[in-house]
Amino acid sequence: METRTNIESCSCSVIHEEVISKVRDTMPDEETLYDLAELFKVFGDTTRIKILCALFESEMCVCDIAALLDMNQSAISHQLRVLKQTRLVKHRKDGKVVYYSLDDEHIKQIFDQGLVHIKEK
Amino acid sequence: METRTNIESCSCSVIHEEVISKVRDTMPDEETLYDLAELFKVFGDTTRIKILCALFESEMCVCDIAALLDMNQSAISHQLRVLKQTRLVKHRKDGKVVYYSLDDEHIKQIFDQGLVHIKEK
DNA sequence: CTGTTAATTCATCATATGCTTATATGTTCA
DNA sequence: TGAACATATAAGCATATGATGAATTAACAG
Repeated sequence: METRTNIESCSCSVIHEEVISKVRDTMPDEETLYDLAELFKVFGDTTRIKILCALFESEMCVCDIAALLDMNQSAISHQLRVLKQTRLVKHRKDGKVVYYSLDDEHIKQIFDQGLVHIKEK
Repeated sequence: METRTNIESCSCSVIHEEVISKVRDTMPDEETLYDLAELFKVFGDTTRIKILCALFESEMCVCDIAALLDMNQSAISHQLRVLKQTRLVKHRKDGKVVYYSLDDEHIKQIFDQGLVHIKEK
């Protein structure tokens, strides 16, 4: 017979107390979970993914990206701001031109892991 | 002097034609980009992340997860549906109880890569 | 069959998101 | 200075999303 859980609101439960403790111990704190969700949210939009794909190859100015993706400059600027806030891209200014580039080596790895998942299914 | 790009709408561009070609060649097709965005969108919510964290430890029934996360069962069921559609979780039915578990070995890797990113900054 | 429990589905609401247009800021150069 | 250009920002709109409560389906026990 299974040991009953301490989750009172659930009478069908068969999970053990040790599993409950383990989950509670390994679950990141609220702030980390929030940041993690924010990070993945950023990857959850095709426009931003396209921008990252472009920046995988080279740094680019805003209008280069806009032209390459065939989107207007405002929309790109808007999304670059999101990417900047999540520290996925960085920028340098040269006169009136702002060049954006990747700010993290893990980006491509996260991206590639995602690709592996969808390609397998 | 830099070779000028073929992106006409942009007069400040300094990126080379070969970069443009490379981006266009390596950029996944629209459908893949869409699926990829959908996948990451799923990770972009703390409730779903918590569910995945719970399932990292053990398979669980819906009410176990609900009790563990202190949320109502309808909300959990709703999110499990999303996770099921993206094939991140699978389920088996035993009588009236439905047990959910992870359906992909990459999930934890994607999750951990995300953690590395936010921990470093 | 009836009542109970587990899970799902539906309708609704509040909030968040992404894009557009218009405007503002900032830089260069004639 | 002021015109042209690059970028950023603001306001507004349509759509998407997540949670809730109520209703529904399904399995089982008496």
